[in-house]
Amino acid sequence: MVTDDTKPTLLVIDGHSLAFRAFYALPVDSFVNREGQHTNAIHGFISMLLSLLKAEKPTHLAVAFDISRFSFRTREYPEYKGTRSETPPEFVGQIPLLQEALHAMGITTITKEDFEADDILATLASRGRDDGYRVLVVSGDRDAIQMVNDDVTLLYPSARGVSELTRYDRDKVFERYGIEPHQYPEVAALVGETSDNLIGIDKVGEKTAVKWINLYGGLDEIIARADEIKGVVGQKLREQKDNAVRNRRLNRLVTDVELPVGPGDLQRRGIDEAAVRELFDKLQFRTLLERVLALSETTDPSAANAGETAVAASPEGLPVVRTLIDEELAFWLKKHASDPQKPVGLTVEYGTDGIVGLGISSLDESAYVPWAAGRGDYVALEAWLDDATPKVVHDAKRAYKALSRGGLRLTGIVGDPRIAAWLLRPGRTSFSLSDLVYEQMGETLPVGDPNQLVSADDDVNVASEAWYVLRLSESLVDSLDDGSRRVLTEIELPLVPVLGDMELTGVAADRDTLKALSLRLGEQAGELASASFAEIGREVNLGSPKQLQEVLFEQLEMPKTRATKTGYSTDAASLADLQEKHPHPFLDLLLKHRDATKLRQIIETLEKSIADDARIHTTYDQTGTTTGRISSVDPNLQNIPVKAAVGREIRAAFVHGPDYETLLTADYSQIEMRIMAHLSGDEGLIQAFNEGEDLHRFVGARIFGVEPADVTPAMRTKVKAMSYGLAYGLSAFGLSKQLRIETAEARQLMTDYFARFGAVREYLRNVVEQAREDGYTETIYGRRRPFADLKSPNRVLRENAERAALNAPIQGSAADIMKIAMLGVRSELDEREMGSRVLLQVHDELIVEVAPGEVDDVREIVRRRMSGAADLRVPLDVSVGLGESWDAAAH
DNA sequence: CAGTCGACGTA
DNA sequence: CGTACGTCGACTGG
Repeated sequence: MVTDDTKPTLLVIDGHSLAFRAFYALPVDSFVNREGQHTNAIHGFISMLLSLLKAEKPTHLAVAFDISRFSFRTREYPEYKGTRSETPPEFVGQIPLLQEALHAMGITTITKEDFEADDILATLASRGRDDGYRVLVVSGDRDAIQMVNDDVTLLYPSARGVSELTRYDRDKVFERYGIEPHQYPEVAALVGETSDNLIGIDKVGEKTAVKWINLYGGLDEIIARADEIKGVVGQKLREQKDNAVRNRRLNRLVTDVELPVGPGDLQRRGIDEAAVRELFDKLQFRTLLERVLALSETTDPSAANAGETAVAASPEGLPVVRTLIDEELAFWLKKHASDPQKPVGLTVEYGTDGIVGLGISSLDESAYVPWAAGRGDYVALEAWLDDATPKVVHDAKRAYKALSRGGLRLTGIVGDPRIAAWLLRPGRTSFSLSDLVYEQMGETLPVGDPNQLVSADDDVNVASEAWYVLRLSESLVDSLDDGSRRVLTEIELPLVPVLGDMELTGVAADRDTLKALSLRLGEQAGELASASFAEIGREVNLGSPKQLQEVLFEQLEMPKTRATKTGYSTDAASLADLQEKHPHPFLDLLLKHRDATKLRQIIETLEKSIADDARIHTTYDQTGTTTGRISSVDPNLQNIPVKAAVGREIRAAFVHGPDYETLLTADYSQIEMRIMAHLSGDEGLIQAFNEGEDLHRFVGARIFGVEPADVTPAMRTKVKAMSYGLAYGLSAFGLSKQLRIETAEARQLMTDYFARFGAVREYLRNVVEQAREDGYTETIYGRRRPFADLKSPNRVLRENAERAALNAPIQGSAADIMKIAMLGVRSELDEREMGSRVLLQVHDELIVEVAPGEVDDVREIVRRRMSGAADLRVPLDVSVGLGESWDAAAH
């Protein structure tokens, strides 16, 4: 964050809206004092306020409140905010107490008859700006966006509650809405605002409104030229423009409310300690009291760190925390680097804009290192991070990336409790440090207060966490079996920097290609929608399964499909069924519409995720699956379409960067089938792969008793479906469903298959049996997946577990092999100091960006490292392709 | 507004 | 009644 330190900072808060958000974010019942007064909103608000004060260090501060729900706006338009339901009784009474608390804390509160709190904020923001302040506005009301400009930033509670505030500066508003902040109310006026009971113009959503604003310049111009706008929307605009005009009048915030105070009067004052103690005692806020009192101490810049406070409540052995800089830091690092057998726990305190501080801890000494980018005295720290000193880090990839962005390399990662916990129990859902500390060690990670909105991760906690990370990791590694421990140290931990660099690098994307594609699909979707509406004589939401059910099963009286929890299925397979039994043009149009909108949605998500460097940076979740694969999020680049023609067009938008020569894709062919051949030892299957001919043709020939050359395409399709299905625990019923053949024929097919490849059946049976005995399955490298339901008396549970157990060693071994290949490719590219780099992994495929002149070497390296990643009884075939784009490089 | 469900994209 | 994922829009309930 770039802050202008020469300017004083004025922080103004919409008290009502934030208190209300806090009210809904915290459990009502957990916050009741001895008099029965609810206090959750007060607690949440103050907790958030304290975090804000710490993070933003405002010099001036005020909180504005509404006096009632009536204002000049309700006089003008009685329905204004008319949809708001009654204030919950538990909320009533919290506001006066909150105001009392703020007064005790020396914070000015402001109200004004006939105006809303946001008008007060707008006035203060405007005057503050004139007087040379940097202004921060905190409000949960979207109308506050209009206040944003170069000097005024809005902090808006995110969807997840009040625990995170999103910074809306000018750029962010533009990024989110595509307009300047002052134009926001015009967009809102057109679209309407449900929460204010302001009805907008029919058929006009955010996109249309923004388009118009950018096209015509503003609301007045849009209305003046309403005749030029074609279609239904144009007509709606002409009919309902008065709505927009009225909305705009009502959502304009007043910037010249007469107030008893100006920005200069809002300088932060000391707290009234006695009053705070008395009131907080009454409210029973113990931890908050400490935080508030600590606040007044920190007004003295020379105040010592709060190390002592941690001692009183700490568990056995928790070291006292010291804050280290300069020579002391260098000395500490040197002392603890001397023994390679004794790793150091490392934590990173992440701020909204990079690293805030580091915690480092041995088993008996913890320290906090405040962070400021580019500080001269970090030479020792920098060297230490990048040397072989063994470090244990929770979520090491995140730390690696954050440090890397700060220009530092993190090496020597010898432990990550997050990954260790995953290997121990891959099915668990939370891998948070606090949950793991609690479950693995039975201790409670010190946090300010688990119920508060913004975690009070003060320096002491950051350093203490490093101590817990160290001990937790040790405890988890002790719990692992030897095989899993090997997977941890030889595969997962070395993979951390590899994945980290892939994420940091990202993949270049061509925005124009994506834009053109989404435009085309959007038009297509519109046409398909109109055509389908014509077929049924009315307009429905084609994306709503509920409305579709009405059309299909009531209006068109079609036969009922597969039942779902909420009615009858309208998925693609069901619709295809219906088309056979009860043909109707609507069905086909609906399917095509779904295709178009789905793809457009994927493309838009990709467009939005293109970063400033024109590349897309996914995040790999190394603990995201139960089998050992990695998953990809934000965005998911492992499910980019490929089968449909449009899918290929999407992949054409993934290109190599300007300084690179080409993209290279390399994928394993039929890796899961090969693993099955290896694990089962089936001579027939092994022969098939060793002879290197078309697998499905070979298998088909055996099953149908013909020469390979005489295997028809239909036969091959059946064999292929079955071969793949086997590794998933496919049943004859499922096979018949998929191939649209009789169950009897499917059963016969399976019988014939197993007659020729008997060892496969033997193996599959054995896997489940062994898993039932052991309670887990194992991959080639010893990665385990536990199963609890294999002995369940519940048939559904048991059979589900059986299929998963069947698949786990196969999918998991493939994942192991790919990971080993990635390590091999990376280390060789490093060793030979090549410029090419791996960008993406899609389970059995790697995408590499090739530096000029390295094509032949890279191709050879990738091929050799991938096929050589495991020594199986069958060869690991790898096919490689080159091209300007992901699509062109595919094979 | 947060969580759930149906639907659908990938290996 | 085939495994493993993530994301979207619509819907529902606090």
